[in-house]
Amino acid sequence: MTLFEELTWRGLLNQVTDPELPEKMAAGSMVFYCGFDPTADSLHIGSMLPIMTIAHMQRAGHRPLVLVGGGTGLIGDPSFKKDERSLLTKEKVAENAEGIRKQLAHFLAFEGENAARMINNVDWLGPLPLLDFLRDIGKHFSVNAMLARDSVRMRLEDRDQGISFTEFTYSLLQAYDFHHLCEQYDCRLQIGGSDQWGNIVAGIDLSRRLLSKETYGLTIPLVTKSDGTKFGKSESGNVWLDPKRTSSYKFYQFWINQADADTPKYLKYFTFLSRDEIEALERCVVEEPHKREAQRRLAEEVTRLAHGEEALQNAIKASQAMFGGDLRGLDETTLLDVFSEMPSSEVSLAVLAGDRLTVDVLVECGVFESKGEAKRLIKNGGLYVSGERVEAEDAKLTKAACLTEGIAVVRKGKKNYHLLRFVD
RNA sequence: GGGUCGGUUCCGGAGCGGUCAAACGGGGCAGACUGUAAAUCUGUUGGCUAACGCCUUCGCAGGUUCGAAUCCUGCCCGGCCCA
Repeated sequence: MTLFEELTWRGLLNQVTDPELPEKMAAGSMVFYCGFDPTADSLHIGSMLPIMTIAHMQRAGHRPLVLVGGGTGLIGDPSFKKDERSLLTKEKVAENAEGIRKQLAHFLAFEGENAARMINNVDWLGPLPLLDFLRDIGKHFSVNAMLARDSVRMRLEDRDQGISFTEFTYSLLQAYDFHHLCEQYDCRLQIGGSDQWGNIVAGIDLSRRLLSKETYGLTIPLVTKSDGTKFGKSESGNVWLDPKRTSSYKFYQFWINQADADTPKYLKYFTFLSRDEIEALERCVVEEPHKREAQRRLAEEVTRLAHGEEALQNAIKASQAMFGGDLRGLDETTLLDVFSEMPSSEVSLAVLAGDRLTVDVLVECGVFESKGEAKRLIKNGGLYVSGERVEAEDAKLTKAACLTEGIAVVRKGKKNYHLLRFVD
């Protein structure tokens, strides 16, 4: 399978600026680039699609330049955004760029024949003199054309928000990046999300004008969900790649919970499994959906890729303990291990004397916001302490609540756990 | 600057002197059913209380009234129209 057959089959192609790109890329190794915004010190799973695309290209023999937008990050990309971006400090952007650099190393080869290379556009945008920029670069852009773009029109039409000159300039900076990389590294291709089309095309135009070089662009589709809700959010918010922000357990759970209708698509997007393997898993979804083999495999592959084998094994172990079976069978070491990623609180041993309401104690240690909330959950039958459903709103907390000497596990609803450790 | 309409609980959006913690829809949470899925159905969705009830909420500040989200005054913010 050629690179483009592969990308097409996986659904990673949205738009290409030139139908001849596949031929050009088949002819030999090409340098290409993709940018990431340093808006946080971690990427979230939305960025995984570009990352996977880069990886496929690298495997096909092309050389990735991974650009961290340390310079453009100071400005903020207005494309299809509703609000004016709030500006980050230079220090924050530098810090975030470093975090992202580390994460990408999980997915891409930074050594070897077509090693990926990290670059930061603050290195060339930073020293750029304003007057030179306006004369040499700005002259090539038509404001009329820029105003016509869909990606900025939204902001122009919204009188509430409007768009500042700063953000309006963003597109020129990204175009300048492409031109710069083309000049410095002979970079011929830029890839990005479908929202980047306008910025990419601007860079292609600029490279042609200033360098008379032919360059290309390729965009990747937006990840959609079958029920129409936004991809990449879980109950607890964004799903990040950094295990410090989204634990391996939660990460694994996010993937294993995907709907049947979406899972085959995600296997293609987010794993390197072969076509045969994915098609076999696709059949599993149809023929024996209750086994959830495809979801399981998806969760395994992606967790291993993003967090590593050890983290994956822990996530699996924790998941089995929580959804598989009997918490009572576990010893204290295993319990603490399995629940290491769950929120936990320390409580005085004295509360187990039997004269305190379960509800009160749980509010005190932050499991619930208010007593009303806790009671509501009990009424609905959704509160469990160490595997036992709490039946009465006025239930008291006793030693029986403990799984082992000093540990109790509180479960809110189906999937939310909280560990209580009793200490003197 | 003038006119006019509006700012309500997470969001949208009713209410227009007491019966309003505030209709309805969405979202959230939970339960049932399942497969840790989807769809569906049910419950719940300001705080405290075992409960009667009490407290805080309807842009902000005052006022009228036994009583205001609802009326009046001023201020702030937004839509539309005119200059």
